[in-house]
Amino acid sequence: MFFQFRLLHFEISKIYQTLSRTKELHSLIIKTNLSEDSFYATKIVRFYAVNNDINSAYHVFDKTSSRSVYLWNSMIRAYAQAYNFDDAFSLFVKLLRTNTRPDRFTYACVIRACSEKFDLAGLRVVHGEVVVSGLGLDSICCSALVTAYSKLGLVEEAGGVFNQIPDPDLVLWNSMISGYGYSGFWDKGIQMFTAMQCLGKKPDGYTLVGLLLGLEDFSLLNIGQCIHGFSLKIGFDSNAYVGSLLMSMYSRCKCMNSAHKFFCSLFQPDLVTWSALISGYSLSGDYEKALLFFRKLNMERKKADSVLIATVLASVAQSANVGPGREIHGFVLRHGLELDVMVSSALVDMYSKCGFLHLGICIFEIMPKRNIISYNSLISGLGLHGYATHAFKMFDEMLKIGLVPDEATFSALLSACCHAGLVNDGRDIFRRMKNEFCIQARAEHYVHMVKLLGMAGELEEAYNLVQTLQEPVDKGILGALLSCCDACGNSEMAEIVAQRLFENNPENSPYKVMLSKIYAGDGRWDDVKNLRDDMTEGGRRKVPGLSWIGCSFA
DNA sequence: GTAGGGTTAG
Repeated sequence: MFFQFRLLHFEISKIYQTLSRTKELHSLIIKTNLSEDSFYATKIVRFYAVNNDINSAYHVFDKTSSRSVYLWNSMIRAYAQAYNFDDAFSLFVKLLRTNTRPDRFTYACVIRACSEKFDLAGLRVVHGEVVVSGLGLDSICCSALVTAYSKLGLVEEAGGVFNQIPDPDLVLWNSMISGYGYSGFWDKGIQMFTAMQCLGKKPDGYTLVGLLLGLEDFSLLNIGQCIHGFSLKIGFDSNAYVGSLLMSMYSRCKCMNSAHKFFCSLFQPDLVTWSALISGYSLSGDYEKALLFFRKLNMERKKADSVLIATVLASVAQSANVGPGREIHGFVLRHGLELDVMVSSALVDMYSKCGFLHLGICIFEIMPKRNIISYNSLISGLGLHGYATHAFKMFDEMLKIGLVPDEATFSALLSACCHAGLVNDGRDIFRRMKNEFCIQARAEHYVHMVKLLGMAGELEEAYNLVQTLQEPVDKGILGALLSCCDACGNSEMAEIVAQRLFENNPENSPYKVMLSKIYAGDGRWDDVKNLRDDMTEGGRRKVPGLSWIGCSFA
């Protein structure tokens, strides 16, 4: 017995990453009559949770009569990690009805669950409970609160929580820096970074990740390079998270030479780093390189996971060439990934963007599980092929089964209206998006609305819609309006719009070509010449459009 | 006395 007890301690001190080892250990604990002990139950719940066997985890929790707060916390976190938020919350409520009091860790788990569920109302209630419990200044609860508010888009409230802490610890600083990173306020992140260093706090890998999260534009490449240099200096460049963020920073800034160079310097890049490189090539429009690296990954006998497959399929969809897409579909079937909802949604999107809508529909129909992304892919595919009525039908079906539409759903519906010229339906869904579903219109929605109205000859309405926007207006929206002016032959409005475009984007030659075309239509050849001279003077040229005919058949 | 937890990537 003593020997078995020692053995158990030895075994349990190691972390098991396999389900079979967890099961072995579980039966050993039952044999030694220790299964009632809260300490062992907590351990086993954790092991089952990391091996994604939530039912067995709950079974152990349920069978333990004397539950410590450790055990409750482990089970609540296990549910939340499995995205089973309803069970996580009901367990929390059940805990409140017992004699065991929730502690700072319980609240931290529940706060995190609220943010992952995008439940702002729930978050506010739990925040209130935290304050009432006297944990309003606790660093563990507050770091979770800072992250949760930032992830829900309320970075100012996150700042409010942070500012009331007299001496924040490193995790709190990191949470706030990451919060600014998600929200795109990279400059505020840098300010925090400087402030924490002045106070003698030493940054770690999380700090660097937080700083890199907000860098998404070529103009910020210098800042990214400085952070890269700093990470080399403090020896964090070999940290897997920092490495993958550096990769995705170079990729997002579309600096693929540096991205590739950095990738080659890595000893053993993980799947996240591979997919950051592949999606970087895809974002930069170099779909061939994206596919080349996917093939290289396979040649190294690494197994792509569902996120990586979805990344590559998105790249194929952009290239509109179905051949490689079929190859990857074969890969998906060979590796049993066809049941994965992310992969199958990406297949629906790829087939419809490559012109094979019927295959996209087939995949959608046989999908065992569908989520908002699957519906968005199908709605966008139907819209792209001119089947706007079907797209709206799918939208209704989606609502009927209880899915909540997101920004991408409305983008797909508005695009469907554009392709089919359904002005009234477009106006209606744009209004519903804001009023009924409380979704703030983004640039892409305005682009669709402007195109829809402008191409239907409602140029004034399109112009007035743009006038309601705050400066600086996104160049995509103004560009859409300019192309509508071109289509309608309204050179007066075209000049006003072009002026606004050039004010903020003086280098933008595609729009200059568009304006010169409008002048040419009016016979204003002097203006055409001036514009063309202006363009060629600086050696700028519009990248010529390319088209080709492929011969792959699905 | 052990154990649970807060901040990170595609």
